[in-house]
Order: sequence, then C-alpha cells, then structure tokens
Amino acid sequence: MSVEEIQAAQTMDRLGLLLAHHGTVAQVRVRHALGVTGFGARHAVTLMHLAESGPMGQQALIEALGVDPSVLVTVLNDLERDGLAERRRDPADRRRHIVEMTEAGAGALTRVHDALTEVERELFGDLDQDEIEHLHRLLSRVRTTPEEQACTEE
Amino acid sequence: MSVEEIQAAQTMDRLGLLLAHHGTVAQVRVRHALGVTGFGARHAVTLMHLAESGPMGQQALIEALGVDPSVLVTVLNDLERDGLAERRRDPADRRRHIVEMTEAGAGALTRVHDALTEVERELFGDLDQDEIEHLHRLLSRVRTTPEEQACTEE
DNA sequence: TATTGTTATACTCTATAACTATA
DNA sequence: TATAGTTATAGAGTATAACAATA
Repeated sequence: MSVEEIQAAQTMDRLGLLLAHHGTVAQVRVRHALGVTGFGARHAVTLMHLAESGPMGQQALIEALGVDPSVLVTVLNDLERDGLAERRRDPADRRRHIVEMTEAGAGALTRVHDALTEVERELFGDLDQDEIEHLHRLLSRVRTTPEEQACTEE
Repeated sequence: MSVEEIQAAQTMDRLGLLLAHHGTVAQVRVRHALGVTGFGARHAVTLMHLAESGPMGQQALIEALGVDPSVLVTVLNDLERDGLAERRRDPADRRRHIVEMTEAGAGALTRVHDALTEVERELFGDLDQDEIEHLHRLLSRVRTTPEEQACTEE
C-alpha cells in the first residue's frame, strides 16, 4: 500500500478495526447490562446454549461456544455458585461432567434476554428492522472460527 | 419474553452477542497480525489518525479515538519508545503535548495496513466486495459512542 | 498413553481515581 | 480552581502450560 493511499484512508476505513472496536464496546455494554447478576457475555451465551440444547458434556460446550476449556471452567463455576447450572459426573465415563441448566437458570435467562434487548436497542437504534437483519446475516458469515482451510499459501 | 420464545432462540440470534463475539475475535486477530511490532489495534488506530490529521494535542486525540486518557498515555509511551511518534510540549501552553508521527512511524503504518489487509482477508473471505462494503456501512451506523440522548425513559 | 476437566499464570484491554504541572 | 497529562490500580477477557483423575 502506498503512502498516498495510506494518508487518504480515513481511520475507520479498515473494517477489521471497525469490527474490533464496535465489538469491544458491545461486550462492555452487555456486561454492564447483565451487571446486576454479575456476569458477562460468556455466561449469557453458555446459558442460552444449555437452554437450547439441553444437558451436555463440557467438551461439547467448548466446541459449541468456541471457548477455551479454562474459560468454560470459570464460567461454569460462576453459574454453579449462583445455582443457575449444575455439573454432575457421567456414570458411563467418570472423566466427563454433564452440565445442565437449573430452573433458576431458566429464570435468569429470561432476565438475560431482556437485558440484551435493551443493549441492542441502544446499539442498533439507528437501523431499521430490515437493516438489522441484514447486518445479522452479514456478521454471521464473518469467519471467526480457527481456520481449517487448505494451506494455499504461507 | 416467554420461555417458549427463549428456548426457540438460537444462541447467536442475539445480534449484540454476535457483534461482541466477532469483535473480540477481530481484536485478537489484529493484535496477532501486528504482533511482530508488538502493538495492538489501539496503536494502529492512533498511528492512522496521526497520519490522517497531522500533529495534534493529546486531548484532541482522546476525543477523536474515543479512548480514555490513561489508555492514550500508554499507547503513546509505546509508540515513542519505538520511535514511531513524538511528544513535544506546546510552547504556548506548557501543559499540552503535541503529538507527531515520525518518519519511522509512517513506515510502520505501511506494515500496519498490510497486516490489516491480511486479517480482513481472513475474516471477510466469505463475503464479496459488495457485501463487505454493505457490512461496513451498516457497522458504521452502530451507536458505540456514549449516549447523549434525551432521557426518554428509565 | 490419551482424554476430561482443573488450576495457575501471564498478558491485554478497559476504567477509575489520585496525582503533578501548569494555567 | 480548572485543565493536560500521568501514574497506580482493579477488573474482565484471552491464552498457555502444567496437573489430577479416569479411561
């Protein structure tokens, strides 16, 4: 890229930086909105997935959520401490823990959704419903999972 | 929101969470791509703004970049240590520092842009040019600046 | 020996408040 | 007293490696 091109570029012309910035702000907003119950976006996503897919092993959760094992441990510790989810050993393979959302977890999830609705209203208030859906579709197609592409280069 | 609606919702139906997640990944990717020179998205944005707007006070940079004063200090410390930018006192008001990008900074900016291009190619590789521009326009309209709306509620 | 989950640790980013120096 | 910049610190997120228990 030439010096002229660089100097002509507006700061937020770089979509990667724009996404990084807006995403970080979104994360902070979500955390504040959930603040009352003391957890963050990770906790919300985990609860949602448990509600959606039912009881499952931590390994499955790790893959579904795309988080590091050590991250999931701390999230589950928090959820369990607050009685929103429970771990129990799998009798068939005592290495595994089956994670299940509790009734209290389902109640908390309702409040989580309400908080998210509020955050989204703030973030996306300048877009109409059509634009929001379009943004959603485009964002869904951004590649954020570790790449398993064939090595075409490098 | 009813229990039925919640259980029907797919995890990533919540645009706020999707944005938060993708944005965090983008930030990590940017940091890794810039890793060779040892700085992150903040440093890139700061350099870009200095290239774009020329020498300016830290106060102006703080507003332009939307960062906390203490954040800017550490970013400028890093840039200055590596000789990419310089602070000098404003003779007219010795409280102020004027920040200016160096020649080395301009050179580094070229590499920053190349790294960003690579990151964006990975993130947005499944979108065509038209979709990328559309995503850019939509993301630009997401409200991430502190709200100064009239208090219509709460 | 491999796998599941846990612990410990280090690094980055964000945010707040207290501080120095100038005005 | 107000403003520009700095320092110190706390909190959240990410990432890695070492570890215990079980298979």
